[in-house]
Amino acid sequence: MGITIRDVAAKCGLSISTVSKVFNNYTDISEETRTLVLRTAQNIGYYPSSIASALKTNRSYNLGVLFQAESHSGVTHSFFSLVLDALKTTAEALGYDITFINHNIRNSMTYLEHCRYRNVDGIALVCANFYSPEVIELVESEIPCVIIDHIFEGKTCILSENFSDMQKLTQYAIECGHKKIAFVKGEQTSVTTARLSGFRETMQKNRLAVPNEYIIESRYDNPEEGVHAFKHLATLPDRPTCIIMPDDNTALGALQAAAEMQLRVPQDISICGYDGIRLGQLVRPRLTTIRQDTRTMGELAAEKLIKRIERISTCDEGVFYVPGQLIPGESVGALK
Amino acid sequence: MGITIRDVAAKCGLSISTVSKVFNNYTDISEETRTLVLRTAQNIGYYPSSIASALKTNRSYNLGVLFQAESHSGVTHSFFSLVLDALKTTAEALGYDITFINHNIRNSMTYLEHCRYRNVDGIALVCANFYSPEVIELVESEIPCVIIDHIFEGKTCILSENFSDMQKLTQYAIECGHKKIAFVKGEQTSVTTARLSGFRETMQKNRLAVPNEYIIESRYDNPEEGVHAFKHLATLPDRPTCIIMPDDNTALGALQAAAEMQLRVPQDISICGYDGIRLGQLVRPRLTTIRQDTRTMGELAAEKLIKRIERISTCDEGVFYVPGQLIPGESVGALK
DNA sequence: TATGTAAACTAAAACGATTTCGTCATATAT
DNA sequence: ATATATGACGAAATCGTTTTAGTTTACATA
Repeated sequence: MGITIRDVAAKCGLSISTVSKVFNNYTDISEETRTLVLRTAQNIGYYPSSIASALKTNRSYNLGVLFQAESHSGVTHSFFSLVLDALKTTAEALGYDITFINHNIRNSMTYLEHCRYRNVDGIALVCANFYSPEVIELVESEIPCVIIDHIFEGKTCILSENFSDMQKLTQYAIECGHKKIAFVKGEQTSVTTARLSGFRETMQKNRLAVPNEYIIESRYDNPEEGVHAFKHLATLPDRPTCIIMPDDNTALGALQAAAEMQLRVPQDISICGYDGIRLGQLVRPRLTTIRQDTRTMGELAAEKLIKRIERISTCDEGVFYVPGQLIPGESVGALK
Repeated sequence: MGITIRDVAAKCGLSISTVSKVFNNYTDISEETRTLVLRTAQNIGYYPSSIASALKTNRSYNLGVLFQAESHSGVTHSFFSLVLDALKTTAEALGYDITFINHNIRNSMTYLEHCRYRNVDGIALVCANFYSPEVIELVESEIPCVIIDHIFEGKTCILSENFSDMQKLTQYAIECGHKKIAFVKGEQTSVTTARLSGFRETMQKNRLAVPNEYIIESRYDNPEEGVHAFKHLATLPDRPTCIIMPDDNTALGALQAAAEMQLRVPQDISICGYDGIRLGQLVRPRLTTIRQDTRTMGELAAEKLIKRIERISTCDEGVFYVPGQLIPGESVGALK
């Protein structure tokens, strides 16, 4: 079928060992031979097959990525997509391709089976249900892995500084004069818990009460849920003056709901987002939000994982926090 | 290292040939042996390695995907991401994984080299610069390929019905009473050309003039560009009453620009989008737009490509059009 | 001249599967 | 009883590389 190392060797009058060595940067090859081989390879369109090489070396230069966007939610999950993008770019620069891990393949294998099937060198959990047995089995396997936005005991984890970032955001709202601040939670995860703690602690530090009815449950990245949550809070007998939404997409929903209810933002009510998506700075009022450093998170994840795979250093385990940035925006301000 | 077919064979007291045959559904295996092998494999955690299998069969069950989102534009490219998602899901259901083709790997290989390196069975061009030599080289190689949203002579192509969809959209605007309609073009591609033709033809059919200054160039999926284009058109001495934007993201920019200019939509000016992204139906006024059937496009692409790879049928070449759907929305209406 | 050394190259055994022929019972047909 | 067919399994070559342990040649040294 294709052109193999054999063809190059034949054309050069060399053994396949020599050709292989050229492509693997062995030093016991003369400069002439090296250029000859490289040139001939180029000429006849040869490129070493990663498959054969992987079989021999047991290294696929492939990273498994678990990216369980609850598909077809329609909204491309802004935060995770951006992290994934950075991770992918960094991995590629280091010579690794990405394979999405799923259980759709063939006779529906498990995540771990899929990883073994594809011989991935490592796995990145970008967006997953960390409580499902299948994911746990994967994390606890012998395959090196890195986890984004969740803490797994003893594993390499990359997280936003959710706690202190939320402190910043809450403090900002308070400094804008708000005392009655509501908090809309996303799905129950360790991230949600960290953010809620940051919120609670800051409120307490400022001696501000948080009635139970000001903490409600909703979902991440679902504008419709944002509409819903906002309307619920805005029609409370004792309406909060500021609402912290789970993220920017829900905050956009909230903004919309406010408009429908003839409430001006921020004159009548303030709204905070989280994530720092682009669109949030395009709408009016611009969202007050925390911009998560998705780029750094993705890069870090790829680097740590690959270093572990290549055993370059041993200080790549543990939890790494990436700070976010407060974007003041315009959706939080003093009451009229 | 890992568990191989040898381990299963040993444990079962069978030859590796027999074990292999079980996994490949050969018929000359007794039912008892089959279940024995399967059960033992399960027990010791064996899964056949795609790498070894690929080396022997020359089939990687991997599809290369060219997805050249001009990265870091920030806006995840809604249309292409959704197509990609459908393509990926369909491919996975048929037993294929996805590998992104790029030239970042190692010593920067070309797209074609990357494909050979990974032994992909076929390639899908989802989002690419079709005029670059590298892409052309790829398309003209012997690897089966399918192209989305562009026509490549003699290749399998999947496109939206841009021409007639734009006719629908334009006709709708006209029926709302508009006579002065402007058209903002995205980057110059065959898709852009088809849409512009659909627009022009419909205008002509309705005996409506299109001044040159009503056709302007902009870019796809860039809200800021949308703001820019809108402001330009809205400050024209003879301002159009309706503006057709390249897509929903730019239309959202236009909506924002209108608000800034104190123009009510659609009372003062009408705006059309294209794509049918979710957010477009969440903002007020809801966008009048064409919803492209990304799901069908992605599915079709995967199916056609895989059928070609597996040589199931021969009628998978040529151009396939997928109709879009007019979403009336609220951003187009009669003038005040 | 004999010996040691270094540079440049090669032979051949893997890696983990697939697949083509065989082989060897046993069952059926003649 | 002999020939043939069938069912169930195995031997071994092979896919395209990598890598170890040579081999060969040239040259320097004793």
